[in-house]
Amino acid sequence: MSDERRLAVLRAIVEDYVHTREPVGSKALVERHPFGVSSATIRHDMAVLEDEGLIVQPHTSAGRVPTDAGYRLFVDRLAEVRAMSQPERKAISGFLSGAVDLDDVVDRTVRLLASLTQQVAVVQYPSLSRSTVRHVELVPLGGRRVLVVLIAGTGRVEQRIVEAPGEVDENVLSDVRARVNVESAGRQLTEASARLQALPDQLDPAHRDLVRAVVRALDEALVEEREERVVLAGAANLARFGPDFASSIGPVLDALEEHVVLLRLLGELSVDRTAVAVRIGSEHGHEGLRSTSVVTSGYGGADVVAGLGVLGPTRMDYPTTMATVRAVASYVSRLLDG
Amino acid sequence: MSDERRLAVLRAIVEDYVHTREPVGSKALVERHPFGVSSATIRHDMAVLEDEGLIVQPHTSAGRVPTDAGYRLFVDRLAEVRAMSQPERKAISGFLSGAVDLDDVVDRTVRLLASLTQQVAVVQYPSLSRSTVRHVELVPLGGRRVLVVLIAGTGRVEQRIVEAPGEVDENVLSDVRARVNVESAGRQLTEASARLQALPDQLDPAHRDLVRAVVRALDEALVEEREERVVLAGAANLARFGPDFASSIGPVLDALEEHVVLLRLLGELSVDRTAVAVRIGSEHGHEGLRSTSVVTSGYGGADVVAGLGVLGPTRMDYPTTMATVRAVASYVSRLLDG
DNA sequence: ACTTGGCACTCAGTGTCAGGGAGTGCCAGT
DNA sequence: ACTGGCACTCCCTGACACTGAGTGCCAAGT
Repeated sequence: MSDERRLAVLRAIVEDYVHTREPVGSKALVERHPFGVSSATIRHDMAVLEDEGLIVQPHTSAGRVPTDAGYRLFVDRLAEVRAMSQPERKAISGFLSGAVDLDDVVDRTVRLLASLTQQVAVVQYPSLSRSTVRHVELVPLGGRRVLVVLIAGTGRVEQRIVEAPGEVDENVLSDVRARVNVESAGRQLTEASARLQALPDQLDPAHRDLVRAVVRALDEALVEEREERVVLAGAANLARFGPDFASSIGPVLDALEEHVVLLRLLGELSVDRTAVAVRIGSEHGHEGLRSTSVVTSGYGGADVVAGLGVLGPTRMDYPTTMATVRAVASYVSRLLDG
Repeated sequence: MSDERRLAVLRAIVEDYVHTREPVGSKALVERHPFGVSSATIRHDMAVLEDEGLIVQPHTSAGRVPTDAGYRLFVDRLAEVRAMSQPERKAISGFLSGAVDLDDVVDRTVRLLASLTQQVAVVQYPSLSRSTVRHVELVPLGGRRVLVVLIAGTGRVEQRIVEAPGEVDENVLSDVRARVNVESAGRQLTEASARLQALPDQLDPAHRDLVRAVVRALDEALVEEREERVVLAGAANLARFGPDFASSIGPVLDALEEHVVLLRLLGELSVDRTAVAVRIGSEHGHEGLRSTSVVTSGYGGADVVAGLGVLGPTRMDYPTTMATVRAVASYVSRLLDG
């Protein structure tokens, strides 16, 4: 039995359905694709594909539509990844390289993804969990207030204002600053956090309370850093997914506001973290996202630290979307490395 | 002619329509409200109201629906502002007072507004345009890199990493830090910006390039600060506005992504900036927001610096929404003042 | 000068019905 | 293994009639 042709039929169904947004029947199929056999034969193939759970018909006497499993097979074995054209690559790198700081990089990336794919884009801030402390700065603000600034290896900066127990002396602060940096600069976040905890007891009891306040603020900042943030763009594209999507738009918007859900999607990367991963329909366990697929990739240089991706209808153009995500991830990585 | 009853009819139409989401006819009206006259009389009143452009009928033989002008009259003269109950006030202040820093205040505020009103909430970051520079800090990062931190009077912090022309000397940096603070600390942003521009020429030519780089970064940060940011929550509530709203959801999502549009809406506050302002339907000139209304208020203490508000269907419960926006704005203001 | 009941009219929404079209499954024949 | 043919199912559309809600207007009452 021609296993090969059956897969070709599946590919054709996926491609036609993505293109027309309508269930595709055997007749239309043989007209648009040169299978060299009649529609009856295709019908038989389609019946087999349906038995295998790769396609379904919404109702009797409608065409067939791919199932999640069908898309999965398509993505894994049938799709030829589209190459990006030279102008496209130029446009990506051009737009991204205009960024002035980390916030701007993330912001541009997410908007770029959304506009290139016409879908919803999600970008996670480079996480610090594998990152290091680059520097800690303490700035007296006058009176008892001190600004604590934490600079991470990724370029991200967190700050906290702390209230010291008493008037802050500049010399004491310098001393504390030096000690804090010795304990933390260049170290991994978790290690720095642990070492800082022990610091107050090693110092002059007179300054202990000040140091404690500073350490508490730093620790808070470290935790918040690890509490990863995501940025989102292109939610308006949901409306463009088509009328068949209108009913699911509410739940999807709900899910998008739950950043925890998005983080989970971005977090579950494939083994090779820089490879493009695709989760289709109900594969990601979230009810509201049943009719959407998510295409993600890690990014961030040698030490992959964060994820980005796009979310669209399961009926999406996987090859193009995957190519775009891969290209954008690679350019952002290069940008952050340099 | 009973001008009074006609307005009462308008009020009843608005209230019923908001409640039922369906065009309201004369018969239903007399049943639900004790006008003490018959439906024919109400019909006459309704005909007059329609002549005045306050209500319309979607099609012949459907009930009447308020026009934008009708809602406007309702809001201006007919609505009794609902008072917040004690528990509601408690819930608001309780939730907001848990915030740890400015970002958190803004974040909590926007989510609170969205969940209280079940609409889309928008909060503008406290703007620095009327604010002052509290402190500027320069942190050597090793090699030629320097971190520039700008702390504003509102508590917001901006940072930039600059590349110095050569190896950075700690003593030189201290000197520059002192000079920069003399010129800027305590001054209004625009004034600080102007004074900083003149600074490089007043210093040792050997450091001029370093100072120039720092000033450029600061100026950039000042501009970005003034380039005001908004945060948004509750977009998912759009889906709850009802099926009649489904068609406009796309354009509205589009508008929400255009932060410039939102800033304009928040910016155009009423004369008394702490008062609640309502813009209804086409009153705000944006095409995509034709079927939405926006309820906004200024906030931020004595010197009102930013706006917040909610966006919902023109068919919204104005009294309740206005009360909520007012209450939240007042609590946030109090929080930021203290 | 208002108000009222009555009446004719309009129109969206619903249900039914028939016809057309698209698609399928199966079967007998090559 | 493929094909053509055939009967069948089911969606969709348009036509039609019917109902219900709502209106405008008018003549009569207070």
